[in-house]
Amino acid sequence: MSESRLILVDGSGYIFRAYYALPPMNNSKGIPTNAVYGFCNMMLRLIDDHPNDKILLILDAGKNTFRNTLYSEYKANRSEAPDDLIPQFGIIREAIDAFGLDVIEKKDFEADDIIASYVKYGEDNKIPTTIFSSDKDLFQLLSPNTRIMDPMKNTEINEVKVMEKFGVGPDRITDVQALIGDSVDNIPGVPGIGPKTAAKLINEFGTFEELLEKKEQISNVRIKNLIHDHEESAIISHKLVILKNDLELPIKIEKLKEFDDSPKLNEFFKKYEFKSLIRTSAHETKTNTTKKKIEFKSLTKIKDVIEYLKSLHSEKTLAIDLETDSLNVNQANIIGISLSNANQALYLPFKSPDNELSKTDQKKVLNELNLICEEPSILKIFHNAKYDSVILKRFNVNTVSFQDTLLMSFFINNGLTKHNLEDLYYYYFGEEKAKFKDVIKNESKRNYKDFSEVPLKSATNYAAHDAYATHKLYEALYDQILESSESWIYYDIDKKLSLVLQEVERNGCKIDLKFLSRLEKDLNKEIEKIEKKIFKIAGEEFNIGSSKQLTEIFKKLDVKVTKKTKAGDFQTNVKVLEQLESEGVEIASHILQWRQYSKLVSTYTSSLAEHADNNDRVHSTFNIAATITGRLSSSEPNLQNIPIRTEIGKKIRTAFIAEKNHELYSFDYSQIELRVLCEACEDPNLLKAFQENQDIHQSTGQLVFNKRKINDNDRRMAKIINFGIIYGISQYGLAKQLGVSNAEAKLFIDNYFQKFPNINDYMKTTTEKAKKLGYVENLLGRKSHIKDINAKNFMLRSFAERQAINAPIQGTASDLIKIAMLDIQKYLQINECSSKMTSQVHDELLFEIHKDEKDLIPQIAKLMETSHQKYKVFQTPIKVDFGGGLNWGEAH
DNA sequence: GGACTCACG
DNA sequence: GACGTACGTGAGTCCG
Repeated sequence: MSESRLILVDGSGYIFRAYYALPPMNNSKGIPTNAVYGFCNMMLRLIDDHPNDKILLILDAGKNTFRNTLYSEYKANRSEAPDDLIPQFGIIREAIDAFGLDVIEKKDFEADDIIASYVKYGEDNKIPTTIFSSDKDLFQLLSPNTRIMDPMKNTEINEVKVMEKFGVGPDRITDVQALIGDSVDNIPGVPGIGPKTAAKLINEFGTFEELLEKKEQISNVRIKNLIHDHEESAIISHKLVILKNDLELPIKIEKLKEFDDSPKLNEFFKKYEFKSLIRTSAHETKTNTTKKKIEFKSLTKIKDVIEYLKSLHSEKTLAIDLETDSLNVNQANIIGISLSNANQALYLPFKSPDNELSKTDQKKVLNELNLICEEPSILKIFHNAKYDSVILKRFNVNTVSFQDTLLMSFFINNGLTKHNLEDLYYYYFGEEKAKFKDVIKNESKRNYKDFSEVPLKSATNYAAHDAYATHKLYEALYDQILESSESWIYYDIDKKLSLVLQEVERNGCKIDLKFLSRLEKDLNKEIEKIEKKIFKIAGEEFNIGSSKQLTEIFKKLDVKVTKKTKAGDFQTNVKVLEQLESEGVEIASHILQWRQYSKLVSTYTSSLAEHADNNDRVHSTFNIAATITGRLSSSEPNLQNIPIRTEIGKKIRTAFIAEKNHELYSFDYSQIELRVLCEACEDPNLLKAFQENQDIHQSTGQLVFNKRKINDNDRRMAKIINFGIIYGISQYGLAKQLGVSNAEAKLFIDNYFQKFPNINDYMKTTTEKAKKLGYVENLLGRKSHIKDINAKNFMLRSFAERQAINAPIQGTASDLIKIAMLDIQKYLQINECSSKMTSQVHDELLFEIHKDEKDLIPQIAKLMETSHQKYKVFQTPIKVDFGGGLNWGEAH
């Protein structure tokens, strides 16, 4: 090893990163411990990696520092530490003591200032130093003597990375920061100057001071004025970002304690129940064995590949991950295959800069892989089987017996994390994994054409790591699924639904391309006409799509708008423009129309055509693990937001047509969410209305307004209130929606709850349960974790409360349609129908029904109304309406 | 990449 | 006592 270094650890940074990286953990006494555990884990790794170095921990001492005297707003928008982190700070101090390490915190100064002072001492006395932190404010300390390591990524921050990030070297970072400012720390900087401009200025003028001196020479007038106007603010910002490096060192470096692996540490681990951290002998930890650096290998010779694949037949579980050249499953070519069992992950490249398998050899590999995939005793693990296994199927590799970590996580962690491989891996193991978009970049930051151009070494490290991560995640998730009594939701709903959606996506929807292009032409003509009118009123040409430029035009025309956006521009959304329209502002109505037409063209007519395949069909992706309520989402193209509310928009729907000899049929649940709410709270009034098949908004109106005969306006109000109830009503929200005063809205709500007392109870018990458990469950047992439900911040908490009320309702409705889809697809398959399921829009299913299979129609409706009963018997009747025609517009 | 706007249930 | 939003999505555009 090289000479001994001084290691400065940004302790507060470690603590926060540990806290956010790990799921909540409590010991048997109910004390939260996730941050402590993560912190200890990171410290153990640091100690084992640096046996000959001196380690010093530095913590922040408190919120207020000398910088607040300079600028009272400094870090003023920082929120308090989360409730379950606060008690962990004390335990972490206890941990540091058990580690036998020194720790420094100094009142009035930030940890960064103390670190800077030690760095200075190291520079002056030629003591090589390494900082462990990912805080960019420390990058200014980088020098030949002082290295910086990012502890999570385990990568070094070097000059190149600093140049990339700031556009200047380490010694000029504070100069650009003074101009850019920092919204997180509330450092003002110069508004209007971003990283690019700041770096350009500093590179041109040399330093911050010189820039201010020679500010008259700035060529760009806008920027010159900005600097003029905000010089004070820039100077203060400059002072705020420069770290103080002349503090007296509380502990002399020679006197720093050294880690000695005392029994005290194991006692601490026992006390807080970190069994896995207990050290059996010096410099050896259990975590080290699981976190050992894995070297990923690739096999490029066909003989080796086949031999390896043959060796896998005794495996119980095998993670499989494909590298391809497209996200589109119907077009993607395989570029390589990664496989991982519990111990080893390998990448088998079909094509890389170093090798290419012939078509015959590729076929041999796929044949061999098929033997594994068809073997029921080997459980195949995919992260999103709907992608990999569908592509494999195109290459005659058929999968029997599989698990899907994407869907497992969606079941276990819904609301706690995103479920993509990178985020999930970080969530479970606290380690970052390279992202595809980074690997696909070459040195000059250009993208490679596709993954086959990525150098084999980095391709292997990325690809094999994916399979490895998938297997590791499977091990962790499987244990969690085993413990759950509701795991059928994963096995019997989402996992099976992924197979149904494979078919739905493959079917796709037929599009009338000629009709669309005609519509687009007409719309573009209209847009041009409207543009002329707008420019005439404005007296100049401008970009109508820019709300910023529109604000300027409004100012020029003296159009008054009170509502402002965060950025300080006028709000120009539909509501505002409609208000202006009603006040007789002519330009407002033209802009509304322009927006509507442009939206139709850009989002619908042209985009749909671009997504169509050779048979004029669009194949959307239906994402299962996308929403916290359990609903599906649809993307590329999104088929769940095709216009219907306006006449012109509706025309888009007529472009969705049926294949020859078929008709398009739409089936939709009637008032599904209110029916679910009725079932959830067993409200007698609501139940009666549904059992008698009444118009639900009308009967609500009768009860709430206490009249036997209600008019259209009463019904409209009742409908709005009903929706409000589902969304977790508040008097403020309802008042805004109805256009009445808060007091009136409150009266409506009080009256509503008086007439439907069970609904009120439901809301109370649901939010209470959410506060206690951190999650809510829908009627079938699917969980949605609600973050912020116990937040101190009123706004965050209220938002979470509304989520808690809405999620079980929306989520139950979503599970009903999912269950129906499973049964319907099964029915279509068993009866070898040529009719096809083609889309789902939350409470609506679309089918292309063959003219000889019309008897399917009542059957589909019946399955939608009743399939859920095998899991949960509903008192509330579920009703489905349907209709058909030559296109989606007619079907509705 | 975030802010804004707007399409749907 | 004020705070200031209806719930859930995806996509296009502008702009720094």
